[in-house]
Amino acid sequence: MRRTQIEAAWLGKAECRNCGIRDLVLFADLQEADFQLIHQPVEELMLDSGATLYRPGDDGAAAFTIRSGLVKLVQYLPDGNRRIVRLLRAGAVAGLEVLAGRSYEHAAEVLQPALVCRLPREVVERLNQETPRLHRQLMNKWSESLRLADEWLTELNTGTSRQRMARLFLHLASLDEDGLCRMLVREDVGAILSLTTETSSRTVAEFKRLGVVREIRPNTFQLEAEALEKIAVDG
Amino acid sequence: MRRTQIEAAWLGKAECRNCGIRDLVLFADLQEADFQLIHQPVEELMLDSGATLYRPGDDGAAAFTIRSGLVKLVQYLPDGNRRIVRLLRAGAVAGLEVLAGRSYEHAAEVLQPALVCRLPREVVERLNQETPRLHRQLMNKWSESLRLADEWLTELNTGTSRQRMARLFLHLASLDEDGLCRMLVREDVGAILSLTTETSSRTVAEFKRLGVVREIRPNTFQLEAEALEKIAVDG
DNA sequence: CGAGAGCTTGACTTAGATCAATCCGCGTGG
DNA sequence: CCACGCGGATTGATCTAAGTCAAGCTCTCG
Repeated sequence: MRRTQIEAAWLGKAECRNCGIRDLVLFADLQEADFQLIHQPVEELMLDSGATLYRPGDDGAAAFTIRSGLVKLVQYLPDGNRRIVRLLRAGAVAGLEVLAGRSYEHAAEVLQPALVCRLPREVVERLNQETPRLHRQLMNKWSESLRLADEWLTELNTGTSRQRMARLFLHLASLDEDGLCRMLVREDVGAILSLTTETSSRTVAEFKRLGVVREIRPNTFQLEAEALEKIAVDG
Repeated sequence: MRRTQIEAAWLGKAECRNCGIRDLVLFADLQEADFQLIHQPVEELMLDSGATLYRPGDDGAAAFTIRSGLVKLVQYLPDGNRRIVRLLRAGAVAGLEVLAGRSYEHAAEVLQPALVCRLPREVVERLNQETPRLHRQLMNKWSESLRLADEWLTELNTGTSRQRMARLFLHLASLDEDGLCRMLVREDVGAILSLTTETSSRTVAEFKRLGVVREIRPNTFQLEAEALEKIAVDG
């Protein structure tokens, strides 16, 4: 496999105070005084598809807020197999585990060009100690991650390949607000649904034939939501 | 299905100060002053196998610390299918999500007679606001739950039925300290590994034939760890 | 003793994996 | 400009692991 250069453009020191999506992210409730507690720079990074935020085992110096784009969390098995355990979009936090003193559990790779903020562990820990206003947000992120993990297991790993694929389409569509669904490469679909790339391909093709999804642009689909929901439950 | 009476014996108001396993649980770091903040009773309950701690959608008035025994978290799909998403043993907390203001996401059912402490939501929230000493523990519980959820997905839902079953045996053995493995009923095994009860049964039977597990007592096994690990990776 | 719940086993079917070939779109370099 | 190569998608033919359906077994408990 060709080692791609990590494509990260450093955009500068973030101005959290004036963050446009602050209500989505970790610092939603912070007040003016709290920002005085930030003594290390929070950096803003623009990452291209294919870039890696971190790898499993890297000792975690920072968590990352996703401001836009799409990031996958990949977990590897001893036998070389790999599973995608979560997809992160705007508002989510990657690498929460470092705040609990662990090293990273997954590899975090960019699927759609992403704007992220790098939050040094010390900053979050300091704020978490000094101000109760971060607790609620942090707890929300934990609980949301866990909810997604459980949903992932029950929805995307239960039933026939058609059911799982239908649920994946609906799941991805719920991420993008424009009603369209940008599908992942077939290999990643396989790593999410526990299927081979061939079966992923066949199932997508079948959905196209059935007309429950329409390919607007290469690998971007217009969904027939009701039909897909029917497949998701009836098979 | 016969509706069993919920078999809960109320053992009395817990004395958290003197809790024998306090270092395992949520209140590990609390100091004398913190206990003054507990204004609602923390109750200690003994629950028989089959008892239900809560059901999905119940509005969550409390989280539960597991002091001993084994509890399963079950998630249901719209089509009636069900998956076991986690097993909780001593030290774990069931119903963490209520602390983030959600109602319960799962059904929590007792698999092996369990001693649990019922922690009213207000108590935990109050402590969490007033003392930073709970934060770390709470974060540890969240992060541990999430780690288990991801591990569950990658280890127990990837590979052949033999691999998954081998990993389940090893996983269960790591819960019990005595080196033995108390296997679950086949239907539950199926709901964990995404298999039918028949396949679960056949696979356990095959393991017995191969001698990689030995049935000491009904449904209690002595494991051949190295052999199982071999199966877990090679198939 | 009888009933019911859970377990096992067998015969058969099938969904999805595997193996292999081709196709398609795109960037690169002659 | 065009041929080439490469990564991903597709499609076909075959194989097999696991599901399905059905029967019988083994406890336990009332």
